[in-house]
Amino acid sequence: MEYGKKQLQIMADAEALFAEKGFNGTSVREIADKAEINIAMISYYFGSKEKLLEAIFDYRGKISKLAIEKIIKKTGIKSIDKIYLLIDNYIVKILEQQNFYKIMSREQVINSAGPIANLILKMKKNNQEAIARLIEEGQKKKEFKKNVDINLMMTTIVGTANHLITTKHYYRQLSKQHKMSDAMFNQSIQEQLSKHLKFITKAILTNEL
Amino acid sequence: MEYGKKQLQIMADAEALFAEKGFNGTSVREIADKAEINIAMISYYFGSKEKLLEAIFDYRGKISKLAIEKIIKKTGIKSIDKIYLLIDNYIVKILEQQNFYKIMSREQVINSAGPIANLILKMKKNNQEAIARLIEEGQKKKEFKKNVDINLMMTTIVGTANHLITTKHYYRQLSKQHKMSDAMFNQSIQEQLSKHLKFITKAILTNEL
DNA sequence: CGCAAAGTTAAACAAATGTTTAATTAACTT
DNA sequence: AAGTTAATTAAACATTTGTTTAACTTTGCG
Repeated sequence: MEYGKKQLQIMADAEALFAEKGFNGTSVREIADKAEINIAMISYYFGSKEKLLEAIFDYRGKISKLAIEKIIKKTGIKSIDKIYLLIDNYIVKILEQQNFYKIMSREQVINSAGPIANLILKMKKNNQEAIARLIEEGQKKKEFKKNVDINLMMTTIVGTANHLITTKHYYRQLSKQHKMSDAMFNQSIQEQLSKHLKFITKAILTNEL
Repeated sequence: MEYGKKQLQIMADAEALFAEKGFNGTSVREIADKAEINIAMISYYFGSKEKLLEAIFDYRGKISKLAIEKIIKKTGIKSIDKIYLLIDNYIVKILEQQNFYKIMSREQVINSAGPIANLILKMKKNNQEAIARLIEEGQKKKEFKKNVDINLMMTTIVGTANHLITTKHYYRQLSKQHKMSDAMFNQSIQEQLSKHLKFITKAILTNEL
């Protein structure tokens, strides 16, 4: 599916509202107000509120797949450095698209069936399989140790990053960084989180610190 | 506040529904149906749907505080082993109260202000301060290294555990454990997660693996 | 221009929402 | 047992919900 300028604007405004107040906590009238359109336009373009959410997932899902493949295919680079690139790629993505990741981390709790759950599962499967291949590659080169629980490792990477951005307001208060500007805080998070996740990942994959 | 038998039943049923369908996705009529009471009883006992959620948070919040204090105060035990006890305590708690933790991990994304956000922040602050003291104790005994980012460490512990239980259905499919019974799967998660988080925590706190 | 398709609008729709009312029943107290 | 408080009920309340309708304006094209 392709989206026109107006559709993308609606999707962006809806995304912001869904992130802030939840899918069920946001009414189509609020979306229409924010996007400065008539309520009927949402049904006209997307069919329904639910399908608008699906369109957002569809749109965001497509983007991420390419970046991962690109990194995996790189040659002349150590496996651990590929992992590092994937981590940094993920952190940048999650910081740039905080609203979408907030929605996803909320909706994946609720939707254990339905079209959105299927989209999420597909995304996860893709990522997982790519990383599994990468780790096997590292194991063959004896860079990584033999028994690695890929699922738990990814749960930690994704869980840490997700939890950080979904609870940013708590984190800021607890780490006494609430005087910082939002942009500076994001920058600071990016560096710290990158270092942190690379440290953990290295410990899990190799036997070094 | 104290809760009678009937109130507790309503809270338990509401908790299950909120976890499954979200706060805004659950109507008071559904709660009344599940708890086999009249709709008016919810307003009668709790004042409103919102205050029912607050009651759930209030009730669950009280329980957790005591257990932590108890572990912290233990003597004749290494600091790292106290951390291990706290981790196991947390894992057991999160597995026993999956519904509540699902609600919390969803609501803390939305509510950046409001009474529930304050309750969550208070819980987090308590835990954080207790663990900060524990880590300083370990640093004095030279068990732990000097520069430890407590915030990020806790983000990883909480984020990993949260992400695991909120996305259990995906995890089961991806790790090919969907043939297991639910009880067995929980048991299996508990052991794996405990080992995993202890490994990470040790790496962060000490310089050993 | 003329006309068909796409875009946009205000209004109306039924259904669902959280909360309250007023009446009735149950439980407890003296 | 009488009287008082607490518990429970069905019905009604006003809003809000997502979606649709039918009329209109704008746009693009031959």
